[in-house]
Amino acid sequence: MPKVGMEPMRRSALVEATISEIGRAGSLDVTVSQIAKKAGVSSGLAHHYFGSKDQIFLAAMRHILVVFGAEVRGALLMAETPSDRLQAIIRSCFSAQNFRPEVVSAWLSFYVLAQQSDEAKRLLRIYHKRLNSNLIYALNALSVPNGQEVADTIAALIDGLYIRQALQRDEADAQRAVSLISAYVSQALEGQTR
Amino acid sequence: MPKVGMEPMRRSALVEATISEIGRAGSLDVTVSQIAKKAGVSSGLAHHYFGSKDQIFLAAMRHILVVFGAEVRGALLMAETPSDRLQAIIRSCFSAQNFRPEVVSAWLSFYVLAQQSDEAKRLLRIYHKRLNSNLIYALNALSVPNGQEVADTIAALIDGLYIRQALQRDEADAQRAVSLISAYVSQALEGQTR
Amino acid sequence: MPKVGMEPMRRSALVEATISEIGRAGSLDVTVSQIAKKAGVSSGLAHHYFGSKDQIFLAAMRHILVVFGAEVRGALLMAETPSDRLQAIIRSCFSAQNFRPEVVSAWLSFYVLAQQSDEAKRLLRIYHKRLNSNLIYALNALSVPNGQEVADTIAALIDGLYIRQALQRDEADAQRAVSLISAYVSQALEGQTR
Amino acid sequence: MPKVGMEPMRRSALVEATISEIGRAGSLDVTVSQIAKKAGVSSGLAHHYFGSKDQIFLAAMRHILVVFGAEVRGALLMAETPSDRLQAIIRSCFSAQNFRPEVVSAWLSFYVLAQQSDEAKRLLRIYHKRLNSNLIYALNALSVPNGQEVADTIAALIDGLYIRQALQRDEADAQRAVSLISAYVSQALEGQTR
DNA sequence: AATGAATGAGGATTCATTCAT
DNA sequence: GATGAATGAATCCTCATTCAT
Repeated sequence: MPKVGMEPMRRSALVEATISEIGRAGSLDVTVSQIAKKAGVSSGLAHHYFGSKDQIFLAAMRHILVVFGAEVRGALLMAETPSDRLQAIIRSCFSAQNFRPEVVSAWLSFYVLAQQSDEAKRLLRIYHKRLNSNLIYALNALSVPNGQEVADTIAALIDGLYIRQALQRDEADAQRAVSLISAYVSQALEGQTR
Repeated sequence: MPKVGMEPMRRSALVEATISEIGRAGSLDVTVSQIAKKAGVSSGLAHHYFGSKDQIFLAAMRHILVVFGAEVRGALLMAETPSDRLQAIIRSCFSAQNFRPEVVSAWLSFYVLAQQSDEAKRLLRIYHKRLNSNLIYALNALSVPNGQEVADTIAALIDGLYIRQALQRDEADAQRAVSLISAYVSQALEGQTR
Repeated sequence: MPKVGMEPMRRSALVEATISEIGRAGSLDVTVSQIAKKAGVSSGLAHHYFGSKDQIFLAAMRHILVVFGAEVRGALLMAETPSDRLQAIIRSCFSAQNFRPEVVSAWLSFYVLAQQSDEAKRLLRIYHKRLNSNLIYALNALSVPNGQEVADTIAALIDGLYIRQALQRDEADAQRAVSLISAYVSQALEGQTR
Repeated sequence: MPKVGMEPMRRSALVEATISEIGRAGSLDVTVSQIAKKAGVSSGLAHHYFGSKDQIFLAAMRHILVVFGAEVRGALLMAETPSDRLQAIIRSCFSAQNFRPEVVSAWLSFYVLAQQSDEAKRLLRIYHKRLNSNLIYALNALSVPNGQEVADTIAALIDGLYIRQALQRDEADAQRAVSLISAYVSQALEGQTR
């Protein structure tokens, strides 16, 4: 049942289905057919649009990173103080959208993908750099002396809380994650002003 | 030529080979034949000993956890103060043995495995609990008020630093990892005594 | 924008594209999409006009045979003696048009097609019969006693030189092919008059 | 049902099955499964032994060329005069073994394969060179002046008679093929002595 | 008429697992 | 015990064909 102008919708559906299936399986062990079925299209179409399974995965990863980036940018728009900026970043990481069990699980798989695919590694590094920039910018504005260390610690905390969440699946506790990191940040800032 | 008493050696070789191959591949996408070849035995023998590929993976994971646990216990034996205990735990995580790129990469894969296999999940939870016990025990001795939060933060930091290391592969920086966590711990302890 | 009277042009373009693609690939392993693309139309249209891939192939084969037959007839029109007629036939086979690498390669593929499709086999047999008629007619006029044998030998030589040319691809040597066959014909005619 | 020492038999069976299936289909459009089934093994085993479908085809082609070469060598052993040698070569080409419909049909497919695979092209060229050497050697011994032309004509005749036979399938007429070529050879030798 | 999106059957290839030796 | 030959299910991918627009 071919229709015109469906491409963006199909691509989008396939990307969502990919994230969903990877999240569900908890790994990259999902077949193109599963993804296609979930998206309500044939496996042939998935190849038609993306060329290969790898490209489907990369498109899904790009999508997650794009959405993530947008959410962070949006949150930063509302931040008025450097401290607000830090909060904005941290809260974005654990927003309802980004901290969904499926998405968290997909993230874990993308870390694995980054070990196999150079393109995936590149994407992940871009994300890391952007996160780092955002953190450093805010920390510098707060005159935190060892800004890079604090930024690295925050970034590691985010990843660590994600990976641990992946094991839980159901009972996502974004609140607590934010609170743990915020506590660390407060300490770090206090420490320096003391 | 089959020999008696070979079984433990064979099993051990297969387990080591499994970790090595998973580490090398950066994922669970390794074949039994690859593992067997690396261990210098036939693929049939791998099945003979472990029954299935899943069981081989689980045995490898158990091995990593056992070695890890042993190293922590060993370090704790030498610790005299609660603060030493914290340091012992943290340093163990980033010891030359445990923080080898291959092992770090295998760890990531085991987190993935835990999403697919209940037994793997169980093993990982046991590790989490043990780590938590050890941390809590030391933190309580130091009368840290919000001990559980600090313990969770340390645990997340460890996992986060592992997962980020997995992306780097070569340039392992255990030193910096320990230093970041130690800095956090110092702050956390100071904060409470202030 | 569909136009009236486009069909013959489209069909022709598709037939040419088919020969070209088969020649390029050196086998029937060409897709309808490749052919359609080369012809500047959609794959759907190719089916619309020809019904199926097989029919496209057969149309291409028919075209080659038609062009070939026309060229032979044209050459025969100019021949005045029986000997001229033989030369006309032989030269037609190795004319610039018919002995193009692509066409030679396509011929080989049509021999293969004839093993799979009865219709293709029928077409090739018609060609064989016509070539044989033409040869026999000229040979009889020359009172060659074992005319059928000579005709078969000439025909085999033509096919043999084609198939060998297919391996060369580039350096087509029509001159030499004609010369080899002509030498044979001279001998055959001499032998009988001696 | 694994057995030791089966490899040569399996390989051989697969090669034979490949020739048989290609001959039956009249083209390279045969599946590995068809070949494997005909050989009485699984498709997996075919890949285990040959690595890929291409390699299976090449092995089949090599086999045909090896058998062909052996038969020619055998016939040449019995030839005492240069003239005998020519006869030996020609008769070998149309022996019961080499001129089997299936084998003839497979030959045609190998000419096609040679257009796609460099290795196949190489093999075919080796065969061409060897045939040419043998012919030239005999013709020189007979002091035929234009030996290379005669050799090329004989070679083209052989290929031409093969390709035409491929169309017939059933009613193989090796006798007549040999007789046509022999007639040509007689003429060519006579012509020079006249 | 013309397009090309969409389907789904088919095929090469891989690999866990079995089992005769 | 140990091997690795053998199987066959599973999966990615291609492509002829259809059909809504």
